[in-house]
Amino acid sequence: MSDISITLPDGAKRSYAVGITGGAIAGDISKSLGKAALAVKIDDRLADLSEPITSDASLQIVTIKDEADALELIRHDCAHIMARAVQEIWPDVKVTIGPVIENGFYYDFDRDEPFSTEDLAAIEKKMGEIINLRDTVRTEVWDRDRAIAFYEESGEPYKVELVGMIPEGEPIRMYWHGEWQDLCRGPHLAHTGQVPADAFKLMSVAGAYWRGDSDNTMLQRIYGVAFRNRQELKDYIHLLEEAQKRDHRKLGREMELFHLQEEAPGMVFWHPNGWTLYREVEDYIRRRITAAGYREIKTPQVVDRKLWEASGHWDNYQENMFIVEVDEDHAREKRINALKPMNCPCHVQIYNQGLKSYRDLPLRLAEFGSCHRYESSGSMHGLMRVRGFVQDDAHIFCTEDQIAAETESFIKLLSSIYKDFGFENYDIKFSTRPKVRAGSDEVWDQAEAALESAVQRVTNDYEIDPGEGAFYGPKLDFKLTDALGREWQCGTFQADFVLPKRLGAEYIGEDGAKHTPVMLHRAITGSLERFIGILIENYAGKFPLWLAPRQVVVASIVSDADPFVMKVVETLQATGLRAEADIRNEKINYKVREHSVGKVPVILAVGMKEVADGTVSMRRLGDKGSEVITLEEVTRRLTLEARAPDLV
RNA sequence: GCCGCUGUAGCUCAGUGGUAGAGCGCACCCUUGGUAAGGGUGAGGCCGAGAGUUCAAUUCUCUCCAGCGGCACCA
Repeated sequence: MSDISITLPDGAKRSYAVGITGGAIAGDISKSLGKAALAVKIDDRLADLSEPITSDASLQIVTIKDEADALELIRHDCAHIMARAVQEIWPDVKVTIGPVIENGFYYDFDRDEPFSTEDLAAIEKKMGEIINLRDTVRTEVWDRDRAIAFYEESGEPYKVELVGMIPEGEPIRMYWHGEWQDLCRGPHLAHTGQVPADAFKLMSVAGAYWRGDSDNTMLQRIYGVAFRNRQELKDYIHLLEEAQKRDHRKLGREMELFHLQEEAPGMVFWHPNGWTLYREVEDYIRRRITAAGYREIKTPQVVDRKLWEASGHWDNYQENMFIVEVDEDHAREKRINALKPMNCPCHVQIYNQGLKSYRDLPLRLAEFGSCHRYESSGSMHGLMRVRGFVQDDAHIFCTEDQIAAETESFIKLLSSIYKDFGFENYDIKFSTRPKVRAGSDEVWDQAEAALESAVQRVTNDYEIDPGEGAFYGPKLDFKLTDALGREWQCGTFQADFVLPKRLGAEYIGEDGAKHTPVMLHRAITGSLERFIGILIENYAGKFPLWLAPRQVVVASIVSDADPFVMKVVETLQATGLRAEADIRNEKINYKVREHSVGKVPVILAVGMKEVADGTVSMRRLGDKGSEVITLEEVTRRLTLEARAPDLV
């Protein structure tokens, strides 16, 4: 039998018999490495220690120190161990799939009884026992018929289905954790004892549809987190707790920004503080888009169904629309209207007034458009997903030749605006033509190329979602992440070849003939509500001065200082600062604490010393100390600092 | 919409088959205190809505509504 050459990461080459396993090589290199080995990377592919190596290869022994790979293995084995634990406790439960996810893993089970919190504790305990057994993990590749027969025999219908779905030519890999068996792509650890017994935790149970399809059975998904050691788990739990403190729903209440209530689910009651923030954001966006050549418009809320029939929404979107009817007994004529779920058809109506020339294009019509959508009850989430919201919407009517330039300038505008709001990181998704679509392939080719090349001129950091475009055109989505790592689509840029034609939009071209313009739907914040929700979490409520609803509190230390406090407040207010007085009969400690909790960026304390000198004692949110400065100086500094980024 | 959990004072939460309690907040009084909670007194609840079981329901059961965690959806 001939030997094969194994190249190690340090470049050293070793010669072994064909069929040697990574585990054996690790043990050969050193006894301790053999023990520490979790898996191997054969030619950069993560594999089991037990996998025979049959040709020359580069080899890396993966140990707990290789964070990404180790976590992947630990979490994957955790999922299997959890499934084994569940089936050991409840043998009738059917197993399905259990992948690794960010920070942990889940496994979907089919069980009639719901899993309770106590059940989770029992499963965790059983998992600890399985880990302590240090059961060997072994694997075999089976042929399809044998695997299907096996799962039919053992009463695992979901596994039968999964085996059937594995493409021809791919190995059907069977794994055993001790006696417990699962179908899995692998790789896995060498034995269950390699999972750290004190570094995982089961977090929650949730419903999830089999294969992600709401027509299928709902399974029970158990989520867990897992790390390399106890400390990492503790750190993660701590991080989670900190993130929960930034929840915009919690801060919204604490900072008196907004509230939601039962009588209007998914509709926001903005309070004075929150509305101040909202207006600050809106005013800023308005200045930016005006500077970028948009014209602002305003269109109706309640629109006759005829327009929605013409636009296609009546047929395709009706279940999400609020239908408005006038009481028949009192109305002279009965009309059925809908609250607009989006602004596009209304914008086309404005475009259609008067004959347009190619010289008018690109025409950029913008609206802070109030939209209502009847979102499903389970999908609503604080400000992030609501039923009544305002889009910073705009539609650019242009020629096909203008798409590329408009796309590029939009991306630049968006990234500049996101930066001003403190968002340096966001995901860009490029969605291409779906199977069912309108428009010719040539037009799609051109539009996709225009969008993608425009993105590439700005950044290479984007993902492609093949087939995820709208039926009317390709799109770019810009996603921001909330405190708990959930992604929310905010910005969007969509080319539309359908609606302008449907609603009869035209322009007279250079050739004197009528043409249909392309319509570019675009939004930067997506919805002001959602954007502000993320903004709150991103800043943890500690807004920069220009956005802070309450910018300055001037607090008296003794009541004899009250008149000067009022003078300071008036001076600051005269420059446009949002300043308020706190001359309550409370100690300065109390006032400082209360306004710190309220996340007021600047507290100015005034005692008799300050009155005598014409100064204030300035304390910044989060700072320990304070600084005594003159009224003139503090006014100058704060006024400067409170300017919006585009006005600096 | 689906699965699970939750709904008690403005907020955070205890609690019980015999119509309720804490802390914070709020009001009033005392206190004028130098940078994250001074003290006292007091007010405040249709125990999410409806129905059922029961002598009696905030408590048990059912239905509905809303919220939370997911899933699905997200022009």
